[in-house]
Amino acid sequence: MKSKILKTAEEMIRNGGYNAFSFRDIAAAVGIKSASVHYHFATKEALVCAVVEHYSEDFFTFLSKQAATATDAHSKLDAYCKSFLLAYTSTGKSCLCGILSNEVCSLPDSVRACLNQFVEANMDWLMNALSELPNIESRRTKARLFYTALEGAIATSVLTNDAVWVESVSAQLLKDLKNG
Amino acid sequence: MKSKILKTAEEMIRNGGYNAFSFRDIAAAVGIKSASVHYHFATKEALVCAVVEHYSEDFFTFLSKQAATATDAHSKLDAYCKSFLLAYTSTGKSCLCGILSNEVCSLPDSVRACLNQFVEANMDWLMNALSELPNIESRRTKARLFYTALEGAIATSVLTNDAVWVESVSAQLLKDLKNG
DNA sequence: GTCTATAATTTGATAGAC
DNA sequence: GTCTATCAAATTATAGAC
Repeated sequence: MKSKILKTAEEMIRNGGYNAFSFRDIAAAVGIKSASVHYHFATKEALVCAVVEHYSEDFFTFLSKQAATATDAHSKLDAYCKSFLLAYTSTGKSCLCGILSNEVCSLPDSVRACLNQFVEANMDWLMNALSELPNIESRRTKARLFYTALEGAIATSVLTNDAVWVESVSAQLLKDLKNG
Repeated sequence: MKSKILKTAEEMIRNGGYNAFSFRDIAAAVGIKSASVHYHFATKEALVCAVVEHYSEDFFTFLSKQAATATDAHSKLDAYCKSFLLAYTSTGKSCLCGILSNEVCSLPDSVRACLNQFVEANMDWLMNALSELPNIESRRTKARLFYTALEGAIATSVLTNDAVWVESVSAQLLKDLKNG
């Protein structure tokens, strides 16, 4: 039941953010009462932190599989782009952490901390994928571009209901990687 | 008073999105009662549409000034990047339309339409700035990358409380423009 | 244009039975 | 673990006086 709640909460947050769902919504969706949801997660803050952590784990597990056979930077980053594309196409929804990042000024500090960890984990993964580049500052800058562009692209794909944003941005990022 | 309400609503939405403010919040901030806010804007939906339209006008007015003396693509796009940077540094907040785009699945259709117009207006501006590039598909793809990357960057700058995301992404985008 | 008053609903959270 | 029942507060919105 706990994981069923997490899954449902993730879906609902990805539909409209922190304030777009209630404990009663979750309860109805999983077939229990809201008081029972509170048994599993004492507060909304705690629930959302757990959702972010769970989402992050899933994301990097999937990413590892996608990049399992990749040996060079280009194919690793191609796998990174494909992870964002599939995150969109499989649900029609945006990135959980992208959505919550945009609301951060009105979120509890604990959620902010979880989101920062997701960003750092993305940067670590990207920096590692780019390790064949000699200059560390150039690596960092390219990593930042990949992360922010794909976050922006998945949000715009949801808005316009068109995968072309993620697809097109991915293609351009990989092309610029070769040239630069 | 109407414009005072618009300004306050913009500020509050940029702090946490559609569901992170109430008519009472607005009323208290501008010094009237919530019923009086309803006199100016019948519904929350109408208020938010007006805020998006007002924000869009301001954004492009500012952008025009920034790019007034720019003659080539590179300097025009430099002005575009600087507009995002200033949108962040002057407020510490993200882009209004980036925030709302992320919540779009739970927003009224009329707001979605306003947001789509903002994206289209950005694409039009960028396509025009890139008009010296021969290939139209390549122009479109580059335009998409600039818009999405800066939207993602400003959100991440807010999350981490660090302008480096917008600055660094801007620099890389302009660098890749020269190379590709 | 702004007010008071209020309707109708929803929210996060708790107490206590089973 | 799940339930019923409930609380205190907040929400969008409206009616009608001034």
